[in-house]
Amino acid sequence: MQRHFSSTLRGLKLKATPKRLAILDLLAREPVYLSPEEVWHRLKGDFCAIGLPTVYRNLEELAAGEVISTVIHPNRQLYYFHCTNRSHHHHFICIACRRVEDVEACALDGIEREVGERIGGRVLSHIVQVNGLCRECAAVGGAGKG
Amino acid sequence: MQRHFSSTLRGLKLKATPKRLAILDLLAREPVYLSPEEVWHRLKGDFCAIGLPTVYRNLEELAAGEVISTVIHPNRQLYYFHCTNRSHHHHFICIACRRVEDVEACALDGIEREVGERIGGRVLSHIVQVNGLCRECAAVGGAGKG
DNA sequence: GTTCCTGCAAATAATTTGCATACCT
DNA sequence: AGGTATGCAAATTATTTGCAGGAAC
Repeated sequence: MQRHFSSTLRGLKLKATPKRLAILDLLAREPVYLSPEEVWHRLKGDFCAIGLPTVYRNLEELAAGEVISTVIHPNRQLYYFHCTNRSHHHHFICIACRRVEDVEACALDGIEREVGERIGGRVLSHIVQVNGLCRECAAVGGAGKG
Repeated sequence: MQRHFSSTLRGLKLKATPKRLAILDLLAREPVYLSPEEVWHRLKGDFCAIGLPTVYRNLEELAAGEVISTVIHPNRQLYYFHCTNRSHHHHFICIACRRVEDVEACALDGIEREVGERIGGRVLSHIVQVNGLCRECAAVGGAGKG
């Protein structure tokens, strides 16, 4: 596991530090998504100490490298989790137990049906947001910050 | 316009105060999504003064009443805009010019094609997140806070 | 007349940053 | 050795809250 993570980190040019591996390991073992502060709390108990800024920095880097995934919760807090599915897919998140389930279907029309049939849960809401550049901006070629 | 908004507000049991109507009017006239602080700045110039908390409160209420829509920007700030399309659809947001375009198609597979053909822009990323209750939690019937 | 709305100022809460030290490779 | 990573403390920034006075219905 650690070896596997180490090679993944090497690919991202990130050093395999104990803290970083601990964060990855925690997320890989947790079946639910966690907030930065929660990750921090768990690790503080595990071994020595880890700073909250370190947790923030690492989570952001790992998410940027697509080693871990993010959840934009309706409460607007950002959560992180580890997902092993490397193929294109989407996620169903439970706002009660925080578990994440892969939604293989890409057709939104089918999402509610799939959730009902395969996952057995209930859809309360979904976010579908396509980010990009409109015709004019794509033509100019920029991606100026919002 | 004002009359139209007034009836809408009545339906939501919200009083048609000048500030509230001004916020609605601003969003209806603006072709782009705005942050709470931006709404505040614009209105401060328009007439007398308006408090930032008032803007936050009103935007939240209006969004809850589905009179206005929200954008979850990649920068994690929340933006608001007015959308007249009452049928089920999704949004394409431009992170450069902030314009919002309706995406009628629900099939995600078709979104990139549609954006290319109809809107002419470029998709940089999209968020697809289904929120709800998993099988177990739906069974219990709760929706405990995350 | 009541109930809801607003402003102000202050409180929260979540992130982020600077910088000296310690650690991977 | 050399470049990162980390911790701490403090700074930022967005957002929320309490409460008294004012306005809409």
